[in-house]
Amino acid sequence: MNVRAPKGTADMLPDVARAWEYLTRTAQDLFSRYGYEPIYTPLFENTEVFTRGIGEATDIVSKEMYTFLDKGDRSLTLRPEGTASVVRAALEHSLVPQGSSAKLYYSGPMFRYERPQKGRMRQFWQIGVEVLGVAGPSADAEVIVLLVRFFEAVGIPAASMRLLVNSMGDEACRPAYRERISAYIRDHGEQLCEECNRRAVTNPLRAFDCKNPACVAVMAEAPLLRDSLCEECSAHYSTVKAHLDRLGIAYEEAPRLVRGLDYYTRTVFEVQVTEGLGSQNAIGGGGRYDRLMQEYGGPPTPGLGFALGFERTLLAMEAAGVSVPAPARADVYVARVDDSVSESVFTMTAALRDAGVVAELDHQARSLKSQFKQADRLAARLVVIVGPDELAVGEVTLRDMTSKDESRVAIGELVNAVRSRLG
RNA sequence: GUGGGUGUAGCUCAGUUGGUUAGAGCGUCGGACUGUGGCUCCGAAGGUCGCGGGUUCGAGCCCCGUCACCCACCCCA
Repeated sequence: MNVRAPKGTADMLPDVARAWEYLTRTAQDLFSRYGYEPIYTPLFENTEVFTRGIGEATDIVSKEMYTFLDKGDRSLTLRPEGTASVVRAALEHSLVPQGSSAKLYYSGPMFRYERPQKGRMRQFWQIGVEVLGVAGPSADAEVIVLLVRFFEAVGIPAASMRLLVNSMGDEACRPAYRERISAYIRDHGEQLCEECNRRAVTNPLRAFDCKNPACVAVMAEAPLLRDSLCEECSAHYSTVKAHLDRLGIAYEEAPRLVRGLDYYTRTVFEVQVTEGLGSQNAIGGGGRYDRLMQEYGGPPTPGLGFALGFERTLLAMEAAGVSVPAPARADVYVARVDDSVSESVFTMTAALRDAGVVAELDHQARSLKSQFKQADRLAARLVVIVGPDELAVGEVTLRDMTSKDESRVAIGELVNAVRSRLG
């Protein structure tokens, strides 16, 4: 039998799992403070949720989805991202009746069939937020600020992050611009790579994403959407930036930032780090998607959100030298001198735990010496030594591992004695 | 899908031009200290040298194949 986890997946061993829980807790605390509520959606959806929402021409849909038929011949897909599911759920359950709004956050694994590399897995974790039913630019700023604050909260220094922002326009101004870019690509077809030539038809804006030096050079001269925004988009974008300025959030305008999902309109943004991520540098990103709900047949409902990647956040934290606080593995270790006292050790440990003390004992009949070593490894502050001598007079020995002081304590007083010494 | 790199103990790695029973450090367990930790010393357990073939008197080392992982391209979290 193949005892390896599938390609592109990883077990989260205790050290990593602890960091994971720390990120989750930090996000839950922070996001709640901003008024977001949790939502959990299925790990798989009917395939069209993604094909319609994310867009047929995107990399995600065209080559990265885990799609399969279930036993009822339904086409299902493991979610490659979170937004489509949340919007689908909001529509299904009418979470955003006309005139109202909802602020939600989610977390969990996403799945994309790609060749794994540093900072990229086939199963990877994201935490994200979605704001539904709010069109105003202050919501954009709130979401961006929240993303930045999260990274700050887990200890990634502002100096090692870059916040990029751009506007993708809307149905009023983007189609015309799209035509201009398409024409521009066709005019320069000779100098551009094959892929970009294809993009002229399928998704011209994505030519800005190409890293081929020749294409980068040509696209650097291409007209920018920023200069073709309609009045409304332009005003929206300006207000978002003004709000960021008010809070002193540093950002860079990135007029060629387009991002890989079709549903974005107006504001898009991305947080990149300079260290630790190999060639991947985005640790979080998102944008506005005012047309998505309608794409699913729902009422016009503006929306926006972000997603951030756990694995990449952890890599960035590591690069920044941030350590995750580790809880005590044991306050008290109850040591067994010989087998005659095993039952007493077991019941005393249980009593301590019932009293809320983090207590540990040896289950393997190891020597007293090795029990002490174990106590040391667990950073236990106290060791209760249970031996036949003490037990004969109804007592145990309590050793303070730091001061090395030892004292006799009556068994009935053990819990109180431990508590008072632990403060 | 394409390219490059690496596979030797639980972990990190040595392993000379192919040559006897494949090593070290860390970790684990035991002992020195017959009921007491962090230091030190001693000892033990632990290995299909990724897998399969081939060359050879002899392969961890050479050849072929295969698998896995890593990194990069594409793109994204």
